[in-house]
Amino acid sequence: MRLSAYFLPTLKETPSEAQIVSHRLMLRAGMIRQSSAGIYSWLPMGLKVLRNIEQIVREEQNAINCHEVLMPTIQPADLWRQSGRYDDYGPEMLRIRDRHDRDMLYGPTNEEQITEIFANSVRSYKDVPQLLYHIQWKFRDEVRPRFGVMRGREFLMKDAYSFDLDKESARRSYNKMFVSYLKTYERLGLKAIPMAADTGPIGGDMSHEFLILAETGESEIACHRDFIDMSWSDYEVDFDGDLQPVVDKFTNQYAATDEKRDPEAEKALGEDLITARGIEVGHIFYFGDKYSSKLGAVVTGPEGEEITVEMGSYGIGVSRLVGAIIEASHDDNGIIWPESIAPYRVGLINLRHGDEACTQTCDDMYASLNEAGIDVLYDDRDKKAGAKFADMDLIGLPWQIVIGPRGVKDGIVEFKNRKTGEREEISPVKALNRLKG
RNA sequence: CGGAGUGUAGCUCAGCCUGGUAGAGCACCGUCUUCGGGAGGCGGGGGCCGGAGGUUCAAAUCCUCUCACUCCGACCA
Repeated sequence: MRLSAYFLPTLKETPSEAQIVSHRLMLRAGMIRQSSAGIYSWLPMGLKVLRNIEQIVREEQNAINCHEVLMPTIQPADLWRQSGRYDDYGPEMLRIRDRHDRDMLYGPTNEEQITEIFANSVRSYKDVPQLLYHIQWKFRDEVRPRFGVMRGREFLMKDAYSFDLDKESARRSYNKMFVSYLKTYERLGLKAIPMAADTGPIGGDMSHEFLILAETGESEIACHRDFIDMSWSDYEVDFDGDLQPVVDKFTNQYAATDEKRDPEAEKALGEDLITARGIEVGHIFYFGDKYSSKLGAVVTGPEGEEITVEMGSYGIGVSRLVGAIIEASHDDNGIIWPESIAPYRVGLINLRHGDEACTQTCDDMYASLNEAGIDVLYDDRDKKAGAKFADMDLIGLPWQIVIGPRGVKDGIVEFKNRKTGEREEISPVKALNRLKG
């Protein structure tokens, strides 16, 4: 993409409404604009990142035979009256009325909706277990939205739901999703630590939050040192096999968020204890027949008996992840995108807009990159070098190829790694091959 | 929802206390000089000073109400 033909409204100064680094950088990098408190528009660059994250999440869900559906944002109040949550849910739920005076709501979550679909469509135990998910915008009328997209009122969520015949089977579904999450976060370039979470009225050990570490994280956490060096990808995973050993591996060590911290356990860890701040980027839990019993999600068993299905729900905050990743990966100059979700893989800078030889070299490089299928953003604007450097660092593409008249004379370009800052002066062909390799 | 702030040019902000012609830097347009880490000169456009009411000869400035946004707390993916 040529920057001269793109829409990338970057800001030199920080809008005063943004306090935390990810919010500031998202506004400055031209990724989002605020519409009202906690509600944002996504501009091309921000949308591209959002889509990239969404796609990785989607692929990992599909990989465990979790099937994508799409449920509405607007739901009928009657559905929620059946589960009893229409009254239980507070003012966080945005209630609206249609022209016929029917009570509707903008969904803060979709358990009722998916349970109704299942209840109306599945009759036999042979069609269970089942995993379904969707990626949809939700709305929670938070009293105090903040931190940009990390704590907005409108946000994009991946929500999966499992349906099983009994608790043992539900545990298998839970474990599947647990391990799938580890893989998903790793692909996103994140180290996410699973932590035991409140299980609510159901109890038991089947509820975990996934947190990534970031200095500006919203909650204080403590965990065993081992988590820092643990690589999730060291495990050959057979999703149809027994996943319990893998889950155990990641849940045996101590890890807790503020409200669940245990001074005794922490004392015992001694030197191995580390404390940090974390951002919650996922939450999975098992909730039994809470919704299935109320909404009639019942199947006929092998003996002709009626079985109320056991359910679980598994969320990943997709839009929140955009902010969370920036919190975990940035420097004074701007964002540093992990390669897997970067809006473009490489930024190409033409330092001298008017110079014929320089521009020719840039155009050739741009054509070669495109031919090689490498996603490139080409800064061909008539701007000062300094402005281009600053913008390129700000938007955080993993690689930069900088071409100026000085290098062109000697047949070299500058190849820069955004994360490490390392620069090499190499030939255009070599630069191309680095990215191909 | 309690507490605290802020609303003046696209952005960052000064002016308000002590009422009297609405400002600066950046950005934008034109032009010249520049050209390897957010350049400089000259010229130019852009504002019902968040909104409503009040006090006054006169209100960005004082008073009342209201709306929006931000921060702290409680709550939360």
